[in-house]
Amino acid sequence: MRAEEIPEISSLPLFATMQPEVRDEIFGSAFLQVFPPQLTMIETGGRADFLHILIDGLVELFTVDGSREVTMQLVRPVSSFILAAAYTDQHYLMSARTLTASRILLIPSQLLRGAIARDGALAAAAMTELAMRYRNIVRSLTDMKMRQTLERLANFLLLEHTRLDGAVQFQLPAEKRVIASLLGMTAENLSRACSTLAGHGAIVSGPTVQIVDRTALEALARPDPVVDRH
Amino acid sequence: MRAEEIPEISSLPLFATMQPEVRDEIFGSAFLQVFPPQLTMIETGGRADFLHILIDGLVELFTVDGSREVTMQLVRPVSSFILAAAYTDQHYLMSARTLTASRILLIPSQLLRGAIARDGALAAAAMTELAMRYRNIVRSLTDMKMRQTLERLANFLLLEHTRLDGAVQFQLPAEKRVIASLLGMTAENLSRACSTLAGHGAIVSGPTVQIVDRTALEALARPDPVVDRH
DNA sequence: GCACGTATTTGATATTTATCAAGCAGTTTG
DNA sequence: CAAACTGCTTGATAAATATCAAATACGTGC
Repeated sequence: MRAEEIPEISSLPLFATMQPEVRDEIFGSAFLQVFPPQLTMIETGGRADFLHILIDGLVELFTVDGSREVTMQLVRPVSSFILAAAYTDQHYLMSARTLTASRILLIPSQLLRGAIARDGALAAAAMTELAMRYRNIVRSLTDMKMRQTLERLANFLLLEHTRLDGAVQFQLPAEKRVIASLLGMTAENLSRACSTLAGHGAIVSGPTVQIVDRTALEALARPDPVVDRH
Repeated sequence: MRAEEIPEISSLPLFATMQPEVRDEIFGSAFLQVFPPQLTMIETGGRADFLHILIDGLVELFTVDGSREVTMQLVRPVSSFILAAAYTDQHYLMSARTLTASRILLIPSQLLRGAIARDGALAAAAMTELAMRYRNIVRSLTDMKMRQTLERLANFLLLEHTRLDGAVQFQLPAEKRVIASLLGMTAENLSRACSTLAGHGAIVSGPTVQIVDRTALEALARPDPVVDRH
């Protein structure tokens, strides 16, 4: 594929500042793949042969433990994932599956490592990307340890609300069972929590959410101005 | 201070491969500080002016939310911390305090960023360090979401056991209230969980732990060969 | 439009975990 | 040495959350 085919990619922070020749080289060996929904393309424990970049669609990162699995993160376009495993050439800690049909750009890890070694600007961008992801997961861990389930749901809706530029009404980004797992609760509990939120400024009916009273929701979620970046 | 004064530092993976001149430069502006126990030297929301490297002692990273606080991580020597905030020049997401008297090397963030930009080997090492820390916190989040409190304690003891090369008996690394917070439970519950473990291969009496039957402990903690690296 | 499979909701109950309140043990301090 | 303090433990209870079971809604394929 040609880099020019997908303009969003070159403008990604990760690739925006790198040397054009190096960019052409790694994009020359990258390939775009189309995946159907519900396809697991990365399995925990496997080798990270490719850096993945989600162009469009929706991807779920999850971990498996014997019989049960837990959602760790939703990946939205345009965004890279599993950079840490690809860079350190280690085993995946998480599995990944598509939730909707998705287009994903695959960049051979080895090529990426070489490019990072040669191109300081790319190295800096990769470092920044990794640092941001680190900070994000610190936020997730804080959220999990500090809030209980209802509060986590409230905080999640606040984040979505912000991400969608304050849209009064929006759709949940994934099935409720996935959201439930992401928030560390059961689907049954999420359902109940959704009803409860009616008394706290948010009306959730099926997959659609209405933010009626952001202040009330914030009173419940107690977002921290530092760790939660709303 | 001179880098030679503290030989462990130069042999840290982060600094082992960098150019000697650059190393001399950043070490020339670094300074070693001695902190008494229970001193908070980093506050959530502050600016990350220095990369911290714990030379000896013990440091707790924690987050504060209004009145209550939660332990996120124990930092043991010799190890850097808050690299992500120092590199991206952002606010701290966590506070840090010493648990015991500690010696900490402070490297000005700005200097570090400059050195990373100039020295590819240092950049690579920093990237690897960050990637490792990212993977570690993924492990923490997985642990928190997949296991309940007793299982988390069991897994924690297994990790300690491994870290201490399989020593049959060892001391808990910190006060129990800190361990409890780290494991996401109350001190009361930790106390009860410690008693319960007697039936699962570990005897915890006060601060000392005896691993009697690792297999039994593993049956409880169900360590994952991939995500838990025992 | 209907039947089927799947996701969600709702209710009843059980389990896990936290909270509150003492009591106990080890340390520090006067 | 006693008093005060602190951290840990224990017991009783309450709150949060999960589990199980069933009913309802929803979308898909026919």
